[in-house]
Amino acid sequence: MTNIQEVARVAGVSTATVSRFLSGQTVRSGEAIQNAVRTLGYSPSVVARSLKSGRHGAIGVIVPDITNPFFAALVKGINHEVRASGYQVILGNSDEDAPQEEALLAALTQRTDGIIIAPLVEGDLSLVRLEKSRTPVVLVDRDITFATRFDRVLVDNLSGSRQAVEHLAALGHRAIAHIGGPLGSTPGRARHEGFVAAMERLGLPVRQDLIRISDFREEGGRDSMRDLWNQPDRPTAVFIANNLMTIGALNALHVLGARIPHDISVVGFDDVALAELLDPPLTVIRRPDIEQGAASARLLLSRLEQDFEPDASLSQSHRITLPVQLVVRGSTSAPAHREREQE
Amino acid sequence: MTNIQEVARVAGVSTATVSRFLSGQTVRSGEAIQNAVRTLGYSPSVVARSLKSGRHGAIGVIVPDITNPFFAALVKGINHEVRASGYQVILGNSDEDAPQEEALLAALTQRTDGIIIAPLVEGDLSLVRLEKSRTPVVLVDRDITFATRFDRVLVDNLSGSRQAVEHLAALGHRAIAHIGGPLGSTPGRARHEGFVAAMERLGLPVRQDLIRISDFREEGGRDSMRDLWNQPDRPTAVFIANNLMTIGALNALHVLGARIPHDISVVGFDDVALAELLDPPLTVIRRPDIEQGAASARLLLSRLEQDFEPDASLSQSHRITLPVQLVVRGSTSAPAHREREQE
DNA sequence: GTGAAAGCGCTAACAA
DNA sequence: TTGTTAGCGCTTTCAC
Repeated sequence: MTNIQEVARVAGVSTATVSRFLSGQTVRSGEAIQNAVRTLGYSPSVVARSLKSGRHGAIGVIVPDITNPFFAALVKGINHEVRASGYQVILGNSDEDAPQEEALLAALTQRTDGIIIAPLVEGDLSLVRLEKSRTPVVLVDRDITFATRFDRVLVDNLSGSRQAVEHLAALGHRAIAHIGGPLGSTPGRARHEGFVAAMERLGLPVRQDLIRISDFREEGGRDSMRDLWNQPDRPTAVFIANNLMTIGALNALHVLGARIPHDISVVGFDDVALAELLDPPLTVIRRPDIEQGAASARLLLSRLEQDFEPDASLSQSHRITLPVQLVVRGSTSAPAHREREQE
Repeated sequence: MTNIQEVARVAGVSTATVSRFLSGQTVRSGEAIQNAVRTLGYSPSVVARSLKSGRHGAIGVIVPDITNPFFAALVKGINHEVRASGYQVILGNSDEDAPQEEALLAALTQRTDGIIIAPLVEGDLSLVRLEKSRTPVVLVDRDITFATRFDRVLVDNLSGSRQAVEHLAALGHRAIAHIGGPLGSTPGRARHEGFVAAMERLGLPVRQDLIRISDFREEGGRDSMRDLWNQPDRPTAVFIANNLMTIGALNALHVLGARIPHDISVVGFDDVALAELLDPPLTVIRRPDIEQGAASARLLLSRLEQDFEPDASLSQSHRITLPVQLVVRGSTSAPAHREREQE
C-alpha cells in the first residue's frame, strides 16, 4: 500500500501539505498532489487516521440474530438513516450467545464511534464497563436494568400482550397459552408480564401448565407448541412472543394435524412477510421495525454530533417507546369446544 | 482510555515487557502486570495494533440485502464457521446499491484481513482494484467476470432453472413465464439463461412477452406478476428467480384473486421458512444457504493461514459449485385450460 | 501557504 | 529476561 510519504515525494511537497490538501484546505500544489494520488492509486489509511484522531467514521450495530426478519428490518432502517451522514455502518451478529456478544462489543467499540445494540439480557455484563466510558450507546428493542446514561428505543410490549389477550378473551377463550422468550431479555420478560397482567385483569386463570418459556428461535417454538398440544388439557388459544417461535409453532401444528383456528387460535408477536398468504392468514401484533432502527440511528447520530460540543455531558438520555398494534386475520376465532371450558 | 504506558508505569516495568506479557511470553513481573491491567481496566488498542502489525483480526462480509433470508442464512453459516478461529466477523449491507457497496468495500478492506462478498454485478468495478492488492477475497453466490485470483462459492443456477422448467413442462405447461433478477448479476443472468436454454431444449416457445426482468425485491416481483397477469395471453405457469420476488408475486396473485395452481402454477427459487404453510404450499428450487456461507468461510480462513507461509502466491484459486434441488409442493399442477394453449 | 517535528499506542529489533 | 528505541501512517501544532 502506498502511503502519504510517497505521494508527498512524487508531488514534491511535504506530507503535511498532502494531508492538508486531502482534508480540503487550499494548497498551492493541489494539482500535483491530485495527480500523484491518482497515479499511485493512493487512499489514506483509516487505521492511522483512527489512531491519530481517535475517531473511526463508523458506527457499530449489534443484533442477537440477523436471521430474524425483525432485526434485518431494524438494520435496514439504521442503514437508511445513516447513509447520508458519512458514517459507515458495521454490523455484528451475536447469535443469542453471550460470549460472542461480549467479543463483538469489545471489537466494535474499538473500531467505531458509537454503538447501537439490542442486548441479549437485561443484566448484560459486557455493557457495564461501557457505561463508564464515553462511547455513545443506544439500546434498541431490548433494555438493560442499569446504565441510565444510554439512550433507548423500545416498543410497548406490555400493550402488545394486552391487546393479544383481550382479543382472545373477547372471542371467548379462557384457556390461553403463552410461549415466551427468555425472561432475562426485555421482550421475553415484558411480553410475559403483559400476558399475565392482562389475564389477571380479565379474571382469566393463569395456568402454569399453559406457559412455556423458550428461546426466541424456531425450534424452540416448535418444541413448545408440540409440548402444549400434547397436554391432557389443551389450550384453545396461544399467544407467541416472537416471529421465529410463531413459525416454529405453526410448523408443529401443521405436522400435528391441528386445524387453525378451529382447534386452536394463534396470535404471534411481529408481523411476517407472508402472514396474509398463510393458511389461515396469521393474526399478529405488529410493530414498527424499520422505524425503530431509524429512530435509534437518529439518536446515535445526534449524540455523535454533540460530542464535538463542550457541554456534551449535560444532555439527558432519551427514551423512545413506539406503539404496537393488533392485526386481526384468520388465525383467531371463537373456541370450537366451549363446553370443555366449563369443566 | 488507559494505554500500555500507564500499565507499565503502575507495574514498574517497561512497555516492552507489558507487551511481551500480553502476547503470552513469560516475564518475571507477570503478576504485577496482571494486577495493573486489572486495576486500570486496560485492554490493548486494536487500532494501534493494526497499524503496527498490518493485521486486524477480523474478516469482512458484504451482502447485497440482509433482509433477504438467504443472505441472513449465509451470514449465519459464515459466523458459525469463523467462530472458533479467533477472527471477528464484520458485516456490511450494500442494499443492492453500487455506491454503498464501493464505500463498504473500501471501509472493510482497510479494517479486515479478508473479504467475503456477494458482488452486485458481474462487472463490479469496485472489485477491480482489489484484485491487484493481496487481500484475500472470496466471491459467494455471485461471480464476477474478471479476477481469476479470487476464490468462489456458487450454486448451480443453470441446473435450478432447468429443473424448474422441466417440472412445469412435464405437467403440460407451454406458456411458462419468467420473472428474473438483474441480468448484470450472476443469479439473475444464469437463471434467465438457464430458463431460456431449458425452454428451447424442450421445444417450448420462449415468449418475450412472458419474461420480466426485475430487481430481486419484493415490490419488483409484485409489479412484474401483476403485469404478467394483465397480459391478454396469460401464462399458465411462472418461474421466479428469487425468494423475495416470489413473495411479492404471491401477494400480487392473492390480491388479484388468482387461484394457485388452478389459474397459474408457481415455482420459486430459494426455499422460504413458511413454504409448507402457505396456501398452497410452495414448490421451490432449494439450495444450501448456511453451507454456502460455511464453505466460503473455510476458503477464506485457509487463505488467511496461507498468508503466513512463504509460497502463498503459488496456490490456485478455488471454485466450489453447490447443487440445487427441486422441492415439489402444492403450487404446481397441470394447467387447467389446456385448450387455450392450442390457439 | 508550507515544512519540520512530535506523537497517537503499540510491537519488534537490538543491546544490555 | 529486560529496557531502549525506532517506526507503522497519519494529523497538527509551531515556526517560517
